[in-house]
Amino acid sequence: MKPERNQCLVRKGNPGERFFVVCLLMLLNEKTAHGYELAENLSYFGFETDEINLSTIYRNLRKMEEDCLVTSFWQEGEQGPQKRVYEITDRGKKELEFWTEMLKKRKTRIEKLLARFDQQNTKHKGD
Amino acid sequence: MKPERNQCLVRKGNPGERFFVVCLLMLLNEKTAHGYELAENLSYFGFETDEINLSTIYRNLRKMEEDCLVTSFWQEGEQGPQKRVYEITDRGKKELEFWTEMLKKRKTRIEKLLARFDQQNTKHKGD
DNA sequence: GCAGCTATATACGTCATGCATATAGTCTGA
DNA sequence: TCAGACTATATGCATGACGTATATAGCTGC
Repeated sequence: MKPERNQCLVRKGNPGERFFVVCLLMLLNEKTAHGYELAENLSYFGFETDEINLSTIYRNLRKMEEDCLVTSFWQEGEQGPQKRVYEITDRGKKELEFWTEMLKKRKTRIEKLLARFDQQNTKHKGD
Repeated sequence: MKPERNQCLVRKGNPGERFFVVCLLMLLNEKTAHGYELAENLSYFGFETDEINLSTIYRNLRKMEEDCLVTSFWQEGEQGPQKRVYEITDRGKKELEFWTEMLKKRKTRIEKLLARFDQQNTKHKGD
């Protein structure tokens, strides 16, 4: 028995759906930053504070480094706990361009679906 | 070693990102249909023929039935192999409404990201 | 009979996620 | 000074979604 069954709606899926990875790349395209900072800045794109897990963000940043989209180094001479600072690479910039093109397509798809949904509703009203 | 590493770009993620599930629900909101038919009609939303796997579609349809978003029955008196025909439920219709609202938010997020990306590029040109 | 198409389904391995937990430094207040 | 809250990063574990391959079954054309 799944407890959500009665309340409502939907199996969660991936709430961020990897869109947030592009957001990270976007933020890093403006300036270097560390994980915690990036997490906070995701709110700009409309993400709720706890919508994307911190561990997910850290894990994805390390993977992006594996894939040579970013490089990282420990920030020196700073107060507080150590910060791993990330910097976007040329490869990362190309990746970002690629993703923005993908997002344009995705936007088109969403618009098509929303338009069709509106059509369905206006038809129903016409009955 | 991952072979794609040199060619280019990106870890795949979920190419459809569960958006296609909403598309299925949308199509079923217009009329009953079987899986294979739905797969073909996904092209309307811009999906390439093999972008979403048939097995993924069938699996998701069964899950949607589990979640009471659709019901299914075997179509009788038809030529060819048996067809499992799906019909949307009231719960499925509510679900669809919920998802269209989510998609509006998602669209906003994408637009925000694209706008910011354009800003970055125009700034670079101004240097 | 056999290849190719329609149509549905499942086993298997992989990958991404959320939750819980671990760590370590800093700062505030009792 | 000692506990608790906050910053900051990281990993183990269970779950869930996916693609590939494979299985099935009926129909069509050669």
